[in-house]
Amino acid sequence: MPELPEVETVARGLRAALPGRRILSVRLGKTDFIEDPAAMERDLPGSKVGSVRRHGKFLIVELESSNGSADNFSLFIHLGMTGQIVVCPPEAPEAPHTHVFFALDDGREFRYTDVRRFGKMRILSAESRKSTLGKVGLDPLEATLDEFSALVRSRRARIKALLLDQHGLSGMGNIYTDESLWRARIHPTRLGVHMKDAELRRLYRAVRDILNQAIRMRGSSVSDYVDSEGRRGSFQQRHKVYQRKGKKCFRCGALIRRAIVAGRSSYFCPRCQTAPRNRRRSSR
DNA sequence: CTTACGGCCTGGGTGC
DNA sequence: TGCACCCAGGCCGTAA
Repeated sequence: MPELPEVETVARGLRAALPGRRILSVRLGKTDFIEDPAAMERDLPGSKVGSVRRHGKFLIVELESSNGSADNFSLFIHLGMTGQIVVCPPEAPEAPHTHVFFALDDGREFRYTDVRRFGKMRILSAESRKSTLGKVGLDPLEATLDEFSALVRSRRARIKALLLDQHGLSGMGNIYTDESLWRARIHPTRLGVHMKDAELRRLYRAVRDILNQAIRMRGSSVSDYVDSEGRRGSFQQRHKVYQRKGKKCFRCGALIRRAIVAGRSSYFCPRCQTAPRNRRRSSR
């Protein structure tokens, strides 16, 4: 499942392959995950790739249109759960569920594959790009401690839900949320408003450390994630809690538990990450 | 207003 | 060999 580190790894791969390339033609398979397929077919051919950026879990391919440079636009890509991008020779075998092909002017092909099609693709003009990015949360690697703290403490929701909410922080998914909370020794059901300064500092550090280390290891390949060069990540070897139910906590030896928090299966150590006091209200 | 929760989309993996 | 079920991220509707 691509989260921030996986998307960053893909972005780095694309930065080595796309900038300066011109898109010659576009071929689409299933299009139900594309906001406006006709716009893709109309606007992309002839355009030239400027830069490739990442914001949270979004990949942003900046494009210069073929007719004059005045109307630049971008291609927003969200990989969803199973989205994969490769840049390969056109004769490379076509992976099943590949639905987007761009022929590039260096003879290679950009391909988007997505088994579940939970991903999203949309063309955005320069203006709508700004308003769209305005709705996306802070990138956790760009947020300062003060911004992070303000965000967490501004809401009563559980810390797990806060970290997962893409409107607040953009880029954290289930794996890195659980790993960060374990490292910071904070229970997933703690309320944001109740977090102490020291805890917020620990969590902020933990989030950054985990994400940066995962990026260095090219992400986590828990199911079939591969980057744009087809390589698997290796951070899954460093997971301390994710999918380790019943195994020993690396810190204290207690058995890792799994519970549903914020609608997601959540892994934590019941000893290191102490649960908040029962905050069951009223029910008599 | 806020937060919680269930359902929906899809299809591979799992377990009976 | 079949097949019901689970699960994932984002989003939306509804309830409290």
